[in-house]
Amino acid sequence: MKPIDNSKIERIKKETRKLIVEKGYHGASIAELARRAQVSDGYLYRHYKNKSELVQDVFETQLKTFHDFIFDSLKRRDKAIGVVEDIVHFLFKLSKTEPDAIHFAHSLVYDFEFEYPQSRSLAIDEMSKILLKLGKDTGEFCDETRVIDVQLTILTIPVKFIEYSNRGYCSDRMSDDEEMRLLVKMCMNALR
Amino acid sequence: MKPIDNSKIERIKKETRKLIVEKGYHGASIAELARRAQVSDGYLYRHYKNKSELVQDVFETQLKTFHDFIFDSLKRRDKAIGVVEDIVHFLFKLSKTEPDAIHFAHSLVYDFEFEYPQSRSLAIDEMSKILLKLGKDTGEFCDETRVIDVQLTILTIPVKFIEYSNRGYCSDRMSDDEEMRLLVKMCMNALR
Amino acid sequence: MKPIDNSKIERIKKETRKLIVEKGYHGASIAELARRAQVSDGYLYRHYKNKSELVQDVFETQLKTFHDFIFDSLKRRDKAIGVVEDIVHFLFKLSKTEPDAIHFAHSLVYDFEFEYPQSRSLAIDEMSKILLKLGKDTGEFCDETRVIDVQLTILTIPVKFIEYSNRGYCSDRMSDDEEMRLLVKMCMNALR
Amino acid sequence: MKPIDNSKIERIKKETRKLIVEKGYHGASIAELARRAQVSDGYLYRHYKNKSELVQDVFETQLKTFHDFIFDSLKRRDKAIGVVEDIVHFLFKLSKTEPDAIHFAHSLVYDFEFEYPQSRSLAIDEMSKILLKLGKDTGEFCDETRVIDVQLTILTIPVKFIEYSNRGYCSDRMSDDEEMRLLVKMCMNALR
DNA sequence: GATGAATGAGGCTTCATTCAT
DNA sequence: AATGAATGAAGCCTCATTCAT
Repeated sequence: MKPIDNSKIERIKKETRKLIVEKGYHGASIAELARRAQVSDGYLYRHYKNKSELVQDVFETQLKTFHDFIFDSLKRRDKAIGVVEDIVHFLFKLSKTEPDAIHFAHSLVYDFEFEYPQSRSLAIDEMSKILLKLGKDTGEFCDETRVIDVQLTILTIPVKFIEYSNRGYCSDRMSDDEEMRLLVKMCMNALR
Repeated sequence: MKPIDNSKIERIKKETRKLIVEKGYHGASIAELARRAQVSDGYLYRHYKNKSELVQDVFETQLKTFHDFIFDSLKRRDKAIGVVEDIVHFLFKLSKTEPDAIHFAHSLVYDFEFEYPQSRSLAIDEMSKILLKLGKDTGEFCDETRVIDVQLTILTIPVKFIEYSNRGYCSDRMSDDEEMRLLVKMCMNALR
Repeated sequence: MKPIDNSKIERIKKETRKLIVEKGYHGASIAELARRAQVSDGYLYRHYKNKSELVQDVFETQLKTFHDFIFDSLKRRDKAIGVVEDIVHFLFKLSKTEPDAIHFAHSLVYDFEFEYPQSRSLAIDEMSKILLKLGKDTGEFCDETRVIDVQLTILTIPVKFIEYSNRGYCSDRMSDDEEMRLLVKMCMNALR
Repeated sequence: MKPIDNSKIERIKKETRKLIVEKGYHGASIAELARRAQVSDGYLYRHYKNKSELVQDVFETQLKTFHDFIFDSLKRRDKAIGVVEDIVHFLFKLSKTEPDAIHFAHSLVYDFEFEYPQSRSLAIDEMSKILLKLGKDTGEFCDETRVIDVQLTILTIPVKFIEYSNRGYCSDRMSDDEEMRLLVKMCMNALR
């Protein structure tokens, strides 16, 4: 009995990321996706119920790597600034090695036809709470800070910076190290 | 001669805002829009060349009000914090009187199918520059602050807060005045 | 009581000819027609039941002038060649004074959405019969010649020549007089 | 794997010919075409980019057969009259076996919405030139004869005769052999 | 008489999904 | 298991025609 050809699935996932970055959720058609991944149109329906579930899976995988990294950082670090530095470094590195990754996630987060997986909402909530506690315990965040404020700043600002930067909206770009230092400073300041 | 029924076009604009809030640019179909606005399918093509122009017009109108308000504030205020307070107050008030307005604009800004009108990009750039200069002149913003940082914080954080809040992502909500004070503080802190 | 404004009708007819020459029957929209003729969209429905009847009327007028001319020629001339010369001269002159006229009629004759008026079919039949009899009586046409042959040659060849010529399909064009002489010769030869 | 049902595309082509004969290019709608061919509305877009390309393909196929036949005749025959006889015989035979074929091509040639394929224009030009040379070399055509005259007579008259005949415009119809002889005579005479 | 605002049927086309092989 | 042929609902848009004023 032939096992599932994992390379096919991987090709599909890879091309899904690329195609959605190029054309958005709705603009990415199954036909073109299948053509690029060199599988048949019908193939992916053997693994996913529909387009939405395919994209959710790719999205889930993508974000899980990021979230797992943050959870790991939260365990290792004893100050909030360390976690923020990790997040910013992670994102900068990712934007070099997989330039599409952040754009992919970003475009889906705001895509209406795309249903955000609950597992990721929960993960974001949980990591924000842990980070908030850490920051308050160390006195890095002021007492008033809430979970939502952590999300608004530490998770939003770095991601959006990279988005803007990749799209060329940032005219006076400095060295990566300087950029990262500035971002960390802004995030930490915001919650001080 | 039959007079133009201006309420028709107003109904269309109103339903456009609502429908796009519900389903995004692509999910909002002409047929459903016409049905909800109680006009014929072809009606809007007497006023707009196509769907894109209709939505752009509604979007432009919406954002222009906001941007004009900011430009006005920039003229009146002599400190950056005053402008930030104005922005936050404006958005809070708008979210009461027209609950869909911010959601509408927000969802379009990130929509792949929607072509962002250039006039708004330019306005955002200009107001960011003016605000940056003001903040630096008064010493409220640190010397390192750039245009992109102003946009990342002062224009992004308040809008996203209201988005999150409206969607119910904010669990421990306080009084509006407290919320506004906190937001202003976070924004100003970030650029300090 | 205000009389019908004939200048309006005339403007409509004129623009109908021009627009159909430019875009064909289907491509000529009532809205553009009305705009060009500087009348309202609904105006022409006060005089014609629908688009088809308007175009039929313009067509009828156009062809009637031509047909009346031929009937007149048939009365005046005592040899077929004279009539053929008249036809060819008429068409050449018309193509100078009203370049669109022949193109207009030609494009409608073959347009599927256009219903050819019966009055013109009958006129064509009648004049062909008279010309056939004349040509046979004078011995210019051979005995075998039939009504359809007259139509195939004398009415088709000159009109198509001008069409081709106007469209630039004719590379080695000579002087008008030479062209006319050749056409007459070909037509007469065909039925000899 | 489901094999391609070739009869489907053949049915489409056949119904395209029939529908265009009935209603012209614009009058032939995709929906009715699909219904008659018993395929789904979207089916033909798997084989053609759009309506125009479908019709052009059917048209091209149709005319190519005719043109190839003429080119072949031009090679085999050593007198122009032989080629004209071949053309007339071909058209008469075709009008028996595929009554719609000539009507189909004829109606498209004059249709405004239909874009005539260039390959056919070029073929017509070329064959006319060859035939013209042949006729002049044998002395069958007079020295004045030009390419356009060949097209006006030899390609126009037989086609239009069959059109008229099929539409019932020809009242005193004779035997096919007699008809063909007459047509050939007229064509040859015209250019003598 | 005249207008032009408004309609809505119908056109072409796309594409996620199904299913026979 | 895998294919890709085929479907058909749904999308956007046009325009001849109507009718309230």
